[in-house]
Amino acid sequence: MNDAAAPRVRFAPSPTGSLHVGGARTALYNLLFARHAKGIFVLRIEDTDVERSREELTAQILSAMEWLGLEYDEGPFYQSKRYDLYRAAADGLLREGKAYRAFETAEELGAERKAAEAAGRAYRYSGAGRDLLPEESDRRAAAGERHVVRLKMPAEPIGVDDLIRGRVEFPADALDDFVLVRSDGHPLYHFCVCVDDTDMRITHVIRGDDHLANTPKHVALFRALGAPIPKFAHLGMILGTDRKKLSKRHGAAAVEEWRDAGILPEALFNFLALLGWAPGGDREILSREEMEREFALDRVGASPSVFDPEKLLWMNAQYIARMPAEELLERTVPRASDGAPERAVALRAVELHRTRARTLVELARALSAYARDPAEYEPDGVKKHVKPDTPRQLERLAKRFEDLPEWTAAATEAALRETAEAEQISAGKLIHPVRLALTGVTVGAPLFDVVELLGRETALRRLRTFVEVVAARARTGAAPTA
RNA sequence: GGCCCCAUCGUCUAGAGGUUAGGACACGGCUCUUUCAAGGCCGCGGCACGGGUUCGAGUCCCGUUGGGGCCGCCA
Repeated sequence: MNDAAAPRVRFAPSPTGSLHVGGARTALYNLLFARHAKGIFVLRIEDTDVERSREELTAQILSAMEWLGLEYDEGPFYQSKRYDLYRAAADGLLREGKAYRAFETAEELGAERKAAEAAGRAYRYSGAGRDLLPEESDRRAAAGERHVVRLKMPAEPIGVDDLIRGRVEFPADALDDFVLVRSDGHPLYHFCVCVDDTDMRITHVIRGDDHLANTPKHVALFRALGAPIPKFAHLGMILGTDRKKLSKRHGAAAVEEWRDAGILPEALFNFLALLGWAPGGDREILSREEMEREFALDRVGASPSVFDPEKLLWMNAQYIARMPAEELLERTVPRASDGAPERAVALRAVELHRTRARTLVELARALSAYARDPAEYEPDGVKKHVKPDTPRQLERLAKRFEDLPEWTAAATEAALRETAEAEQISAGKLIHPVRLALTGVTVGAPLFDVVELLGRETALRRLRTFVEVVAARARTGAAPTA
């Protein structure tokens, strides 16, 4: 047993927003990678930005992860509670001459940057702080002069071996001596990341493509820290349908928005897993176990992917169609104003409507028809299906329904067809208005199943209410003098 | 602007030098049917462009174009 061989990965969100589908996909790949290799998945909260980090956002991220099924093995660790570690690391780097103090103010640097931009040059920090004599640096620091700590970047190019992209070379002059610790003592992102990845013995860094250009900084830092360099895997970005980086602008970029829209976590998980990874073959609906078993970084693509809500909806419908009715019902929360039909009815209604709903929200809406009478009738449907004779025909049907010895789909259908025949009209001329009367809409599950499920009392009540309403309308609306 | 990444149907993708370039979503048609779905069947639709390498390039190399990312005392 070689314990060191088990990979350790991490997801490191920053609580400056809710969990994004892009971040969720990153977390998901880390999780799948860890499970596949029997490794460890660590969660680390990067909350060193005191201005922007918010505690309630951390809670939100945690709950979104739990909902999606992104279980971590260690953590959550909070960077805000690990300042001693960063402080010690910074002191060590300073002591070894791998980092140095720089005393320029933010204003001075801003002016330099502006000047460089105006001249059309790429801005890089001059490195002036490097030339300070150690004694002078110590003296000024001891005197309380404000300063940052910067890393001495090596003068040679840095190569990164990426598991997805192969080797990527960065020229030496692409990077300047970046800031590790702010003048107020706060450690900065890149520094914390490397100190923590080292401390947490992270072996594989799987993250978004947007960090690829930061990676040489991290490599230089790991080297300065004398730490092993983890393997990197940079994932293509997730884009909106306009091919721009997915953001709030696109709507529903946050995991919880999809939860609220009635998407099943299993469906989102499956969908996200396939955004950049393909197990090979033509399979698309995969169980969690299959994904864990087959996930491999060498089958992850390097190119960015567009997030297509239509396909997510389709996949969700697939999960809705396959889930046991009991479970589906449990997961479907009725709208508060509707109340819920009794369980046996609801269960049957779920069976009737599951293939007609792409989301839990749509399913809940369909179920509400069994709990309360329609509040209104689709106007176009009334216009199309209600003829002058319709109220009378419906009343005749209602009487027929009253006398039925048994209330079943077959019996009610037979009754309706007989009534239609007696009226010398096609069955459809009755079926459509009845659907409208019972459900308020023109589309839905097979009518006689609905009729049976509603029960005689409810069906008759709705039928007669409808007759009254349309008859009243005909009286008031049929007297236009032109 | 500098540096870096990416490039197969509208979208997600399979393809690891020789394929009629496959599947899925979406779209169109047919079927089933009291409606709407679901399902089944059929169809539309793609290797960004230009050079190489090779007997042979979607696949390898270079360039162009296009898209994206990074260049903070943000993460």
